[in-house]
Amino acid sequence: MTTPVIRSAEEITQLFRGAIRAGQLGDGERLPTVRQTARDFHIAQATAAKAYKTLEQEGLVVTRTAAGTRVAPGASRAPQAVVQLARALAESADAAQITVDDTIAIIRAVWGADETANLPG
Amino acid sequence: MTTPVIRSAEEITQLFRGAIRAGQLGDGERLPTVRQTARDFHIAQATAAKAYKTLEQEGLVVTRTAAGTRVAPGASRAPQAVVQLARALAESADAAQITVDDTIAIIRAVWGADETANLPG
DNA sequence: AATTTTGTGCTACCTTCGCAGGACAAACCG
DNA sequence: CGGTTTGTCCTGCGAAGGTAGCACAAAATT
Repeated sequence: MTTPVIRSAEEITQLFRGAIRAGQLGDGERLPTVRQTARDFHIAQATAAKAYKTLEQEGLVVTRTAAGTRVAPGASRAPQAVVQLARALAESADAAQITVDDTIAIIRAVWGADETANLPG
Repeated sequence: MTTPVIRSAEEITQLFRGAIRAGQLGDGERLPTVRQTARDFHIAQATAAKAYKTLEQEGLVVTRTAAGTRVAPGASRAPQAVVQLARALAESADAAQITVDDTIAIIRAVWGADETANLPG
């Protein structure tokens, strides 16, 4: 499974955002420290910090200096049905040897295929 | 539905890649010209060209000067089951007011949750 | 009260990448 | 054959964003 090395703040943001929306990180649960995340993903502290800041601005996370960063109480989770479907898709795609990136490309292509999505604006 | 303006070569690549894998673009079907794509998405020609080049390197597309770019015969499509699931997920998520980006974040979070995906390497 | 933890801020540097817009060669079409 | 289409290549430019490393303030911990 091609799990590319993460290097951008946006990717880190998305990683945690997904974990929270999917319910993998529950209310009040603590995230790794900025420094830890920086070490884990081999990125600069500033980059990890930027990601956390974005999450906070989105209301997904609450930050208190010296107390760390925790999932905001009442952070909006996706409906269970959506998470279930996501799981099913992930399994099916993985079994078919399709990479995460390709799966995502398919989602984008399929998203609102009858509507006016994807079309140039 | 927040359909952000596309500006990067990577995004363009992914757009066509998804369309091909999902079967929206069939074998031999012609893609817009580089110049046309550049105009459509308001990007530089070089950027559109770069995207097409990537697609060609992936074997998804065949390019012949002056004849344009076409979907490669036998370009690997995703199994119908995967596409169906992707469609179902897109519908479900959209109905639940979840954005494409969030849906994708969920997919990434859920992808190989029991395995060693997502974890820092 | 002293120390440690943790998020934040800063500077200077460097690489990546998109842009404009022109030029070119190959192959298509009439 | 001659004009046109189309992908490719080039230069110079600028913006965006990641990096390293250190300093700082506030709150937690002891």
